[in-house]
Amino acid sequence: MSNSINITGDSLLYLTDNQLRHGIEAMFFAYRGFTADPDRILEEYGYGRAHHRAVHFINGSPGTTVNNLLSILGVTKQSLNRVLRTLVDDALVEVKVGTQDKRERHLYLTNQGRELQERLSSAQSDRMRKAFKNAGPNAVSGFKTVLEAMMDPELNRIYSKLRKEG
Amino acid sequence: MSNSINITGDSLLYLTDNQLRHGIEAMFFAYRGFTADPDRILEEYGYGRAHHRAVHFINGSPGTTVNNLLSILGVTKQSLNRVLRTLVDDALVEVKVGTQDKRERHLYLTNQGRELQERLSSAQSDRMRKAFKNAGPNAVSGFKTVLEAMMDPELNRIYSKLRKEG
DNA sequence: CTTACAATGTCAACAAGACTGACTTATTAT
DNA sequence: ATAATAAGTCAGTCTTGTTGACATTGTAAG
Repeated sequence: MSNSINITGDSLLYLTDNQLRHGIEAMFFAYRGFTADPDRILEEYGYGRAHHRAVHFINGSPGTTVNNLLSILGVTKQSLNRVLRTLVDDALVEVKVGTQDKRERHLYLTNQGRELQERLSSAQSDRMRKAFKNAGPNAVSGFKTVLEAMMDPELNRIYSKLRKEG
Repeated sequence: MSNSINITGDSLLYLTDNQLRHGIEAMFFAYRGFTADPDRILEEYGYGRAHHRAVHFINGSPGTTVNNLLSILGVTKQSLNRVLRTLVDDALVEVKVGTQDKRERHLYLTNQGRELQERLSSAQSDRMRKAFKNAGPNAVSGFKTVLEAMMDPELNRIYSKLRKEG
């Protein structure tokens, strides 16, 4: 309840409780929009968001190991395994035993997997492209700056690592 | 896969597939951070994010009806009712029969409810304040512009309405 | 070579939180 | 009087997360 921070000057006008409150609500409603289009596609396949996330990150890091994917997604192996099993059974994901370390399983999308990934990615990218175009380059830069500052340090590390690879 | 859009000039440099991809991932990781602090508090109460959302919007629109809350949250009444029942049983939310229309139930936070709301709000606002401070005023403006453009039109309407009220 | 550790997979049980569908109760509007 | 609305409830299902325990295979260290 400290609006007093605003007294110090216009440069901090944006840090009132109301502004923060609306920032919070903006995140809530925007995330809903962000997931709405993929959700419709996933429904056709009988999949959920967990499948989307797995497909997305396997596509971005082909050959990634199960452990690596676990740390990116932040779920238990039991939870991931259930999703991964259906994706393998449906031939969207291919598993290859590691050559260096034969305990590791390396994950790849099949052609069918890439097809789904393309559909999901297009839907989500279309919305983001429109939002970016609408908002302009400066807004996009600000958008990313704030989001990066909002991540947990460890997640930011993972995120930055993916930026370098991709 | 059309990076060709970039050829047209630097002003559209930010619309490459890679930039869009990283925008998508930024949303994913930032939303995790965004919900992490409240999640820890809710755990003490045995509550989940659904309770958080209900408490947040009842606080923001005291006296709101069940139907109104349903359209804001975008869930079924069965789903909301389960959450609302525990909040009423635990005396965090008070229900008052409408005076004008006696079919309606108007929702209010009790003192205990406000206490939880304060804790949740502080935790989430602290993180957002740090992110905003870190990023600067221009970034904050861009952040909100992009998020608003990313919402579904109907959700944007609801969001804008809340901005006017609060 | 044996022992310990690591990467993965699996079984079982459980809970939150979403859904659908059907039905009831008050109350209001036509 | 009848129909529509606001809210609540019961029952069943699904996804996705959790714990805990255990098995298998392969690597690494002694």
